[in-house]
Amino acid sequence: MLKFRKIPAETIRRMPRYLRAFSLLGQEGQTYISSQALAGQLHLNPPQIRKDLSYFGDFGTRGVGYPVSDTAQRIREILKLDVAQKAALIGAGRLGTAIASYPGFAMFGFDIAAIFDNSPAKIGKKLAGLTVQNIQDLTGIAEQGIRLAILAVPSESAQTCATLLVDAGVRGILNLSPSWLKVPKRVKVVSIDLAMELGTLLYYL
Amino acid sequence: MLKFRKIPAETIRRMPRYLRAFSLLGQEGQTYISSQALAGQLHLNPPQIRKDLSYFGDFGTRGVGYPVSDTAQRIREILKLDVAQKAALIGAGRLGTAIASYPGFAMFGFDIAAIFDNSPAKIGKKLAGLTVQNIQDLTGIAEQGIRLAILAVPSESAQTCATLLVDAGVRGILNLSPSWLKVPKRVKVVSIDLAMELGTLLYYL
DNA sequence: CAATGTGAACAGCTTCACAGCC
DNA sequence: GGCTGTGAAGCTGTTCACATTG
Repeated sequence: MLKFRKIPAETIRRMPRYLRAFSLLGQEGQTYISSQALAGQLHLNPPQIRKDLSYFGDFGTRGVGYPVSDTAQRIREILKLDVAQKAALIGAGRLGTAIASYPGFAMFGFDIAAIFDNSPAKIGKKLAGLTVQNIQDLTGIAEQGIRLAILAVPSESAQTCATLLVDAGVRGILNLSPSWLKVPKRVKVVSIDLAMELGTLLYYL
Repeated sequence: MLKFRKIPAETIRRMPRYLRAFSLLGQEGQTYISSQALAGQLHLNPPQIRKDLSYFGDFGTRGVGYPVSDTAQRIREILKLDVAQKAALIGAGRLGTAIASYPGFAMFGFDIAAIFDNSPAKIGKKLAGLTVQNIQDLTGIAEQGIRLAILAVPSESAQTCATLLVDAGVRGILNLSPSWLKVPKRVKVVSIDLAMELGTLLYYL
């Protein structure tokens, strides 16, 4: 499929899951996998997987399946994860501390390259091998090649930090507070609110 | 709207956001809000809000808007958040530590009532006012009225813990690891994977 | 008159069935 | 024969227009 088709946002959301699955399969030494077998692992339907992958080209071999390491590599390229991506972590509180040493980022090639906080008590401390810097000093992060930020601050400070990040040239923000961030259109924000997710759970009981 | 209509899952996902907004408006002393004003705050479309709320009954007053505290209370009832809900936290590592003291749960009436871990180094330690218990001892949590659990353990242990939780009578699990949890149909799982969310961000740059 | 509640149109996503290829 | 790639059908969720009500 080479035509310019609009790729559903939901497809993009599933791509990292595919990448994780293909990466793990590769580590296990598996060379090919069918959409059916993969669907079994990820609890999706086989045609869903085929359609998703086909938006980006012809990944598979008919009668055989998808080549594990090639497909992993192509998904990395699509998601721009084929080069290690530096991210700044804002907030060195408990949540920031957890994020700083979260092992899951490594699988996607993310590298937390700088940590910032506004509290004098935390500035200068070491966290996951990095020195916590004053949040006022994040102006130069673009020069370090940092285009992503993870925002782990209380919701009162989230907008202030987001504005600082935008001014510092950040292009993507993972927001872990419940607040809506007002940013220019060129900046992409993904928000995760733990309490909100928990809030939906009881409804279904 | 009193008829039995199927309520979209996406509507349920937005309900906690409405609840948060109405709660905050109530704290500010506002008595009524229109769907338009609320839409401005939440960055949604007014008809979306009206339709969502109308699935659960006639909340508003034509010409006036929605009564803030009444609507908040009715959403709490819908989401079963009108009574304080106890939750167990599994995992007393860095992520668990962050969760244990996360202030955002209070707004929805969540109360972390017990913490479990499998590491002898952590069992017996105090965390957010609670003593970390041995994960093997979580069998009795149903008698304490705990029906929810937050799973903050490495992905290798996630399935084992989930099975323990199901056997202990837990009905809802917030899973913070990237693994798929196999549980009986009566148990509802919501999974959040930070790395996956970050993985989608770069695509849009 | 202002703002809700809602059927109907619309858009987006998923599933299906099967043609095409290895 | 087995499995991918894909148009078409089906389904779910969103937006619209407007009738309705305080």
